[in-house]
Amino acid sequence: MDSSAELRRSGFWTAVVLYGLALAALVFVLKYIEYRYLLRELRVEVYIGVVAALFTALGIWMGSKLLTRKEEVPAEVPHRPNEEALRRIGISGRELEVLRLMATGRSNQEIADQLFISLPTVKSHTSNLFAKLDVRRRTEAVHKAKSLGLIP
Amino acid sequence: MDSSAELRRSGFWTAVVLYGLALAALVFVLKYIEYRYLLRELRVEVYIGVVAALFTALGIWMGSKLLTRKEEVPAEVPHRPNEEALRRIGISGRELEVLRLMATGRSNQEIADQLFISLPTVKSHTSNLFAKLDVRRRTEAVHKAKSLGLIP
DNA sequence: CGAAGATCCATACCAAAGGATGATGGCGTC
DNA sequence: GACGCCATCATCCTTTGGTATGGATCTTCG
Repeated sequence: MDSSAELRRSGFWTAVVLYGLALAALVFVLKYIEYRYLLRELRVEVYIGVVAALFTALGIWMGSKLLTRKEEVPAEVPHRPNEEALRRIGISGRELEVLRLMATGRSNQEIADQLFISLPTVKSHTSNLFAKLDVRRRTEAVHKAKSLGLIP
Repeated sequence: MDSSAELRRSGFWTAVVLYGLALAALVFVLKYIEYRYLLRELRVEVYIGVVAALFTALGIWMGSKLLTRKEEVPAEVPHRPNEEALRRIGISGRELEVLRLMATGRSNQEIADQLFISLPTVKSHTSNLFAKLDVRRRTEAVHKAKSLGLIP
């Protein structure tokens, strides 16, 4: 789909091919320098230094390309509601719906309208929610629910 | 304190020294091979290949060491409150304090106690806050403030 | 079937939040 | 000094939130 996904699949062999080309190009360049300046040969230390510097940079670049991709993937997950905590606390499906709407700043009346239930019912759900979360205010409930990973 | 903090401070020069030593060692080894096997000199392609492979690996290792450290540091930052949005909306310092406590689920009375001011003063701040954020409830204010990056 | 839990609704009461308005004092700027 | 902004506090009033209590289905599970 996007370029990052494609890089993750074909990135390795692309890197290998680029490496081969880079190596060939480097050999060509150095040989050309020898010929051009009529040098019998460059000192071996020069070769090592140049190649080491170039391929260290290339290694760092390639390493960052290949390693950081893998760590970014799990960050794209929309949200995993932390089922474990959800069941441990005993929050029901309807209560979670109310909790989510509460977290976006909806009033009890708005929640009632949106879920097609009455205001007393919403109050009932919120009260049960507060008891289960061991809080006394909706702002506190939202804060705690977020810290527990119950809601995004 | 820990080894990662120390690496962040002295890691660079340590790496430079190790690099120099590695380079010297490599030169020595290659020269020794030339002498030992009575070779006039090894082909330049061999030099390049060996050095490239070694220093690519070294580059990847060093890159991962140095780069991942740097990316973890900004994650430790407490929070950068998005000064731009803060000034654009015109939220004052005291209002931001109230907003932060509000986001953790504190009641107006608790905020008043914590900031050593009266309840009416807190209400005044919250009212001004709601007007500036264009909301009508504290839960809505917290939600909007979070989405704007005003609070963590 | 009977118990348990989820969902739904209602009434009544008290606490908290929110809106409106006004007032005081400090601080920096034009 | 007049003006604007911030911070502080107050009073009155309305709305919303939260607790308590109780009742009605419906499903699930032993």
